[in-house]
This record gives sequence, structure tokens and C-alpha cells, in this order.
Amino acid sequence: MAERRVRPTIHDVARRAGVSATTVSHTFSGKGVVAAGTREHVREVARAMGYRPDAVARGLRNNRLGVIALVLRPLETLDSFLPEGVDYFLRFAGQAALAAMELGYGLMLVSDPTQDSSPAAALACDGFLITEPVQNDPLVAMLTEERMPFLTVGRDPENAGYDSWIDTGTTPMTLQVLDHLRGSGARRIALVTGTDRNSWNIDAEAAYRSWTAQREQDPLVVHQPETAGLAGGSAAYRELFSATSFPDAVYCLTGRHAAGLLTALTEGGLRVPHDVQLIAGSDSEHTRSATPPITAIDLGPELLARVAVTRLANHLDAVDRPIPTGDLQGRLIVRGSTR
Amino acid sequence: MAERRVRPTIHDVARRAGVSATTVSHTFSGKGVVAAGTREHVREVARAMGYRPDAVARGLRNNRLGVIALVLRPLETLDSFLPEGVDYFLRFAGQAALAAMELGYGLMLVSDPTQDSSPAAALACDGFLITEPVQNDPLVAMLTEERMPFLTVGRDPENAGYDSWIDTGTTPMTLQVLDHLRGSGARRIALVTGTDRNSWNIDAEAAYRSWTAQREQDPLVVHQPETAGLAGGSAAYRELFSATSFPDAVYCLTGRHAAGLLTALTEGGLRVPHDVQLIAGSDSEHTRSATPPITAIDLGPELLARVAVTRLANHLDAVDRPIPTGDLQGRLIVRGSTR
DNA sequence: CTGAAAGCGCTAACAT
DNA sequence: ATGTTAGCGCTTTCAG
Repeated sequence: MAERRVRPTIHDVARRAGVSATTVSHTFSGKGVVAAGTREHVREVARAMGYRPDAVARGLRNNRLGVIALVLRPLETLDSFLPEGVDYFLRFAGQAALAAMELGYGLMLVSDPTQDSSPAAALACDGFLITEPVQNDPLVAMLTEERMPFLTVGRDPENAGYDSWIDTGTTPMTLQVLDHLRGSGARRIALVTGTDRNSWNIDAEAAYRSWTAQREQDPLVVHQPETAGLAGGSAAYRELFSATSFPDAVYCLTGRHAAGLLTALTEGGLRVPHDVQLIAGSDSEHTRSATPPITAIDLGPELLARVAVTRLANHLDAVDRPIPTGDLQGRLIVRGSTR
Repeated sequence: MAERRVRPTIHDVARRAGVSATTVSHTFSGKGVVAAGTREHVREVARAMGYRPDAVARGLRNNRLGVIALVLRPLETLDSFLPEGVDYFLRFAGQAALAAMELGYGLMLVSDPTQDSSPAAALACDGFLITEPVQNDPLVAMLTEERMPFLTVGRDPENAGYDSWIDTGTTPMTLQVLDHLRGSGARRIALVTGTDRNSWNIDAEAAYRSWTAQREQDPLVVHQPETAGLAGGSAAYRELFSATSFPDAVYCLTGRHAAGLLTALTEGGLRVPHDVQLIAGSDSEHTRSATPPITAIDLGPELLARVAVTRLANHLDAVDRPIPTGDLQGRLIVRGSTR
């Protein structure tokens, strides 16, 4: 391809304005010293010619493109952007895009650049945002090695060697859920987690185990792949409710698992919340529209996204804009599936 | 900032491999002719040094960055990426991102680059995707003028001078909705549209007017801003149902208007669908979770996105990959708000 | 205050 | 088959 260039360059403007390219450059970058009159004149000529600075040429020179890359880790396994069940990531991406624009950055959605199928442009970005990195995430390793600035939302569970991550408050949130269930009468609470090795799954399970240990309750944990969706919920039902002693409450980290489990429970003749209480770790359309609607955590991805983008952009620009404040920890939305 | 460069360049590799920069360039671009042995050797050295081609430098040289920009027009007025009500755009963006990656592009979410608040990087993109351009869209004009490839989803309703747009089938879809309502007994059907001057609103209204004219029915059209959300639905209710003669069915293009209208109807003592039938033009969480659930059109944004990205990328790469097939026209999901 | 010249990392002629 | 050279558009010393 290589379409012929039609946009005027800094030289075209310089020639028409009767000044040097340097002066034009200074006018637009605000760096050097340009007499007010000259600057106005250059601006005028540039506008008339439809000149706009070329971000790529600038990027080459300044080593800075003005783009933040976003890697939505779990989407690469889920392989679907359907709002059902991945609600969280879409809300995150959308808000991140808005926040980035407000700070003068574009937000690029990319797949993992350690796979070489990923677009080459990914590595041209100024910094990376990674939601829910997995254990010993190869991307974290690569970015560290290449000294590319990055920030993860949730931490890499095994990598102690970096501190650029945002705590999503999984541990206290898990304890709050368990206390809530106990407070409404549950005595034998089971946990259903996904199989991705991210801090979301790992920290929740750890918190659950320590909570049950303190109460001398036997932990009852089931793992189902995130990708199994509703079917993962049925599978969890079969694992949990075929034993002699049933749980009287289940905490499902994934909304789709919770919805699938709810269906299986109902079909199996168990009433929710009367016989079994149910909470989902991530609010989504599935939890909201289930019958009964499922109590769930709204993780507040919008705020997380704004915080993440602002922190990363502050780092990139070496400035100190205020970080949006608020509770990063998520909020329990109590619905009909708990008492 | 301008962090010091740590990545090796093509020259570093060339020196270490004992060849010229051209040879290194050729081995990586696959363009020139390089002896198999040399190529292997260069690859080896490059890997050892951790060399990766710099996408920005390539971009400058080739006038091609490997990035597609996505402008979600209505979001700029809605100013929120919340899934409630803008469901469509999130599904579109997510699927577009995946499709772009599969074709070797990154997808960048940008705001309108004709506003100069927009990130400079926006104009560095290889092509633009614009959902629902508005009448005489300034962005369409600018891209045309700059000879930047672009594709709009829905057409610019006033601009006959371009053909790079995807027909979302608004007209036949509108007729289908009206026929559906008539088929279930409606005799006086009202239309509620948004106020954005895009083909979605304009074509639907035109189709509605011609349909009513053919049946010698008086057209009954109400306009409410998209941004009014649920309140726009209440406002539409007051406009439509304070006259002496009420409609017995309403087609609301916007899901949130439909949900607001439904609430107002119920509070006004009218039963849906018994007294008034209701259809929404765009499926969303609001229509799905209303009581009763609202019959709505699923516009199938995933397919639209894949088609749009593939067409644009084909154009950019001057190749002819197959375009995903399927019905771009949307599908009526019949629920409790119609008989 | 303004301009000439060098070069960011890569590629495309054009030699050799 | 490989190397030399001249830029892509912009910024940045450094002289004037």
C-alpha cells in the first residue's frame, strides 16, 4: 500500500510561513523560544494548510507515542466479549479508554505481546495495563526486562519482584462475604473458584481457608474453569451436593458459575435461599437476572480503571495528578439468594 | 520523561552478527533476499540480544502503524461506558478488538480527533472505524480530506460522497417491527426516536412515516435526547398519553427510553402489553430485566464489528480476506411487552 | 530570537 | 547475496 502522503509536514509549513522548520517545531511543541508574533503567524499558516503534527515521527524522536496498551488477561481464555459474564472487563475497558483520553493518551486493546501473533504496534506503546495477571505472568516478566512501564490490576501471585500493582481487596472482600453468610445463618459454606492462577482466585481461596480454619470448619472447595460458564456451575453442583453432608451456602467467584449452580440447585429440588444461600463474586447480567436474583459483589471496575490509568499516566509523564479516590474494594449487593 | 533507550537496534544486531543493517532489516521484514544461513544466524543473534523491531520507526518509514482507531460516536454524548443502555457499543468494541488482533492490528479507542482535545496518536492510526456517524459528520469530512481510510457503521445521512459504510438494515428492521405490532393487533403505533442526527434515528423515522402513510394512519412521533435515559421515556409518556387519542403500541428506538416509558405506563395505570404494546429498537440490560421484559431488537454488534474490521483491514492491506457472513440486520427478540 | 545540521530506527533504491 | 546511501517527519543541540 503505502498511500502517498497528503498531509503537509513541518517543512511545508516552514516554507509557506517563511521561517525554518525549527521555528515551526518550537511553535507546536512549546519547547523553544518563539516571538509571539512569529508564533501566531506560524499557527495561522499551519491552520490554513491543515497541518497537524505527526504522532509517529514525534514518537520516534521522543520515544513516546501517547498510547497505553490494555491487556485483559482473562478475555484471552474466555475468548468472548459478550457482556454476559464479562461485564466487568467491558466496564473496565470503556472507562479506561475515557480516562486515558482525558489525560492525552489513546487506549489500545491488545493481546498478549509475548505471543508473537500479537500486533507489532503493541510494543510501541508507552505503558501497559494488565488486568488480573496470572501466576508468573510472562508478560510481566517481559515488560520488566524491557523496562517498559506497566501496572497490573491485581498482583502477579508469585512475583514478588515488582510493586506496580493495584490491590483489588480480594481478601477483605472474601471475609466480608463469608461473614455475611454466617450472619444469615450459614454454618457450612463452600467455595467455587475458577482455575486461572490469578490473585483473584488464589487470594480468595487463601482467605476462605484461613477463615474456615479459624472456625474449625472443614474447607469445601471446588475448582471449575472460567470458560465452562453455566455448565461449570452444574458441575460444581454435582461435586458439592452428592456427598452425605451438603453445604448450606456457596460462594461462587464467577457470576456464570453462580447462575449455573442456581439452576442446578432449583432443578435438584433445593430452594434458594431457604435451603442453600448463594453469593457470586462478580456481578453480571447473569446474577442480576437470575431467579431469584443472586447476591453479588460489584467490583466497581470503573473506579479501578480510572485509578489504574491515572497512576500509569502519572508515572509516564512524571507528574503527580491526583488519583481518583474511593473504595477500590467492591461492594456487596444483597439480593434474593441470601437471607 | 524520555527514558533512555535500552532496546537494541537493527545496527546493534548488524554489528554483532557481522552483517549490514539492510540484511537484518530484510531478515525481519521478509522483503529482500537473504541466504538461509545468514538469516538463521541473524535471527539467532537478534534473539540473544533481545532485539525486536521498533513499530514506531517502521511506522514512520512505511506510513503504517498497525493500528485501527475506533470512534464510538454516541458515547461522546452519552459520556458513559456503563453497560446499562450502551450494551451495544461495548459488545461492538470488544469484538472489534478481537477481530483486529486476529488480523495483526491493534484497536485504539479514541474520541473524535476533530476536537483537538483528542490524543495526538489518533491521527497516527492507519484507518478509522466510526459507529453511527452523525449528519454531515465532521470526522467523515476530515478523514476524506486527509485521505485516511475509514469505514462507518451506518451511513452519514447527508453525505452522498462516500461509499465506505455498512448498512445496518434500519429500514427493513423498522418495517418488520411495525408489521409485528400490527400483526398482534396494534392499530395506532407511535414512534419514539433519539435526537442524534444519525442514520439510525433518521432512517427509522423515514421508514415509519412511509409505513404509516401507506396505511393512512397519522404518524405519531416523539423525539427525546438519547442522554435523557429513563427520564426521556417518562417525557415521551407525557407527550403521547395526554392527548385524547392514545397509541396502542409504541416503538422506542432506545432501550432506556423504552424502560422509562414502561415504568411511566405502569404507574399511569396502563397495562403492558394489554393496553399498550412496547418494542425497543436496541436490546440492553434495561429491556431484558424490565417487568414485563421488553421485546427488542438484538442488533448483533459482534457480527457488525467483525465485518467492519475485516473490510477495513482488507482495504488497508490491499488483500481480499473473506468477510464474515450472516444477517447484519438484527433480530427481533419477542418478550412479554408485545402480544 | 531564529536557523542549519545531525539523527531517532528502519527501509527502499541502487550499487556491488 | 549483501552493502551503501538517502531519507520518512520531527526534535535538538549549537551557532549565528
